[in-house]
Amino acid sequence: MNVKQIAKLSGVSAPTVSRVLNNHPDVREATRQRVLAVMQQTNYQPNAAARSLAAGQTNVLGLVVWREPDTIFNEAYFSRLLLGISSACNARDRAVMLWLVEPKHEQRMIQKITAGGLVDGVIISTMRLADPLTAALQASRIPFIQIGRHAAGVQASYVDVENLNGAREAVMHLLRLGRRRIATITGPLNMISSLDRRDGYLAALTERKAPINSALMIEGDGSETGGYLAMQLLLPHQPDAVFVANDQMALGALRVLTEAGRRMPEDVALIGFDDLPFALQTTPPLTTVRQPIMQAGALAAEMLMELIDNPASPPKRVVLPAELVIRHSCGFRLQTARSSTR
Amino acid sequence: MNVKQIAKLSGVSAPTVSRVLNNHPDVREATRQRVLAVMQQTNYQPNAAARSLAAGQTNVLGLVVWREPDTIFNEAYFSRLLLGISSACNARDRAVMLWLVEPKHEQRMIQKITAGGLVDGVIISTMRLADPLTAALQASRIPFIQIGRHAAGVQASYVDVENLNGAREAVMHLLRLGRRRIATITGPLNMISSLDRRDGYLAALTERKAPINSALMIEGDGSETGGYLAMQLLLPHQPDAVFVANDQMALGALRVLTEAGRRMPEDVALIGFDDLPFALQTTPPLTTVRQPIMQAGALAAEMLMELIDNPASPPKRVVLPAELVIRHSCGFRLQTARSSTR
DNA sequence: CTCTGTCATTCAATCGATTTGGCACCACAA
DNA sequence: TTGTGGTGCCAAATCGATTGAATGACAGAG
Repeated sequence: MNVKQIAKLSGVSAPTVSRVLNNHPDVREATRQRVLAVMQQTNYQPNAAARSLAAGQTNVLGLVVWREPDTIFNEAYFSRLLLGISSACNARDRAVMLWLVEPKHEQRMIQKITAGGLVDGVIISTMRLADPLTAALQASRIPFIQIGRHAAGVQASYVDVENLNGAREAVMHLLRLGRRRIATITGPLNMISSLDRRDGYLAALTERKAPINSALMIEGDGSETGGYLAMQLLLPHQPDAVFVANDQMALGALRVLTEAGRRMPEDVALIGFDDLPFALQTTPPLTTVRQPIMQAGALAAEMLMELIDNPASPPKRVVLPAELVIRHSCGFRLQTARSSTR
Repeated sequence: MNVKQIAKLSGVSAPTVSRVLNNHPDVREATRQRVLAVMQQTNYQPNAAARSLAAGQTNVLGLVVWREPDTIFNEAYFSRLLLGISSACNARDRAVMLWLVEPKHEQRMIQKITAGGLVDGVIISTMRLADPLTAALQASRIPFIQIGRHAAGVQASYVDVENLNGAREAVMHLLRLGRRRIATITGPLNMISSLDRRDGYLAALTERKAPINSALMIEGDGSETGGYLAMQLLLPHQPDAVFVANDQMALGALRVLTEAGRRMPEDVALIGFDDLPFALQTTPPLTTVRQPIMQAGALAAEMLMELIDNPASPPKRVVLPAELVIRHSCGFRLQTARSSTR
């Protein structure tokens, strides 16, 4: 079933059918209704490939996510990002093409993605500092939006969350509670978000004129095991609080502290980052910084669609606020337990 | 840059370029090298839309996931399924198109998905008993594979995990440990997997000639809150063990038991299903049934590609084994804690 | 009755690849 | 030299839609 047959059945020509499909104004109402009726009856759906070819638009958005080989793929983050993107696309009748890029296929995939005819634009969620795909996309003419800010000077749009400020708030909170030896377990420092969170930690200390002790700063790999290992290294230095750059690692750190018989929050206060679902279930419940990932995804998709419709528009940078969610692990006694549940 | 230009630059015709692209044998080696060289130099990538149109193949697989409005979207399950599918597709150079179907867009999306030219085939992960998409796909000529078995009698391929047997094993384990009043919190009973797990529970009791008490069976909605509510209803009936149909709900049940001051596993033994990451982190660590979701995803993708290459092949049904992972919540003392970590 | 302008519709070209049928060429045997 | 078979390549048609230019119908003005 194709336009020609629909045209014949409804007594018009193929281009008229096409006009009906695309809501062009130059079709008499009666004709439009007639054609629509035939399409209903025959259950006609236009061929997507032919449409893409002729119109030069696929109505598909790409999502590229870096999938590290060794570090654990961050499921919770990824799912929510995807939910946000998907909602926005569903609402505007776009499809989503997904690439989880494995290093061994990197080059081939970059070629595919930047080649024409597959997608109209791309959202990339790769937080590496120097990303070959970002470079490739800039070289090509494909519109793209990045999740997470990129190095300064790059002329491209992104959606980010306030990593620095979120971390700063968390550490400020610990300082206000009277903690003095505040340690941090950072994320992998080749990721911009890790750097930002570390800088937030430093900013809070500096702001309150607290001493900065490099022995209290350890780089983790982002995984639970990484947090476990890092916390073991920190333990001898007797921190009375730890700001961990993500919840996954906080879980590992928490295990070390429990096994070492440290009481939380009395002996050591703990704060994570991300507010993953399990943060509510740990013992004690984990204080953490919540980032609006789903919202970021939806926003990125909308920005991308706008950029596709209007490729000449200048780069936009949006930074969404992060929110400190106070639970018991930081040593702050809440009036009611309810206030920290979701 | 298109085939014609490449053809001109390398002194051949467009069809020859096409042959080189598609590894047809009827091209002299020297010619092939010459064309390949030109493609390298010009950094040529064939247009995907044109290719799809001409060849009638998109090299894209669709993944359709039902996204319920109220129940919580199962992130861990979904992510792993996707990782499996993605790996298999990357390996064979296919792209993945993703639809997270919201009820309000259901009809429109079904039309899009079954329309031609977008994907070569579809994997659907919807465990509802009667699914409109399954029906629509069967009516259309699009090859598809279902994740999770469908009602008997339907002529279609699927990949499933041993829900019944996994549940049966879990309950058998509880019986062997001497538990007598074993309750269950089932998943939503409009999902086949929930029915299978419930039947596994019943099978174990029947097999051991243990009494079946309908007061000890409660239907949950699959979410943590659902588990919490269900466990509250069960508590007055004094179960000495609970088999919960998924880890999410087990988490809720665990919270009720903790709040009620029940000791685990001494007073009540608990077993979940899925082996989500957090199962290792609960207090006590959760005994659960692990399902090979990632493997199921990869397998489904491979089966789908095979089905696309050979549409006439008969339906295949594959059921992957589930594995009981014993931790402390079921009351079984392990020799070493290590053996239950991953 | 002719001319002009508007609006709806059709014609023909186009998008960029694949596919089919056939031609030219070569090697080899008769 | 002629016939035969196979290889390597090309011209033209095809896939199913969109797009801009051209055409037709029709109404109102002169």
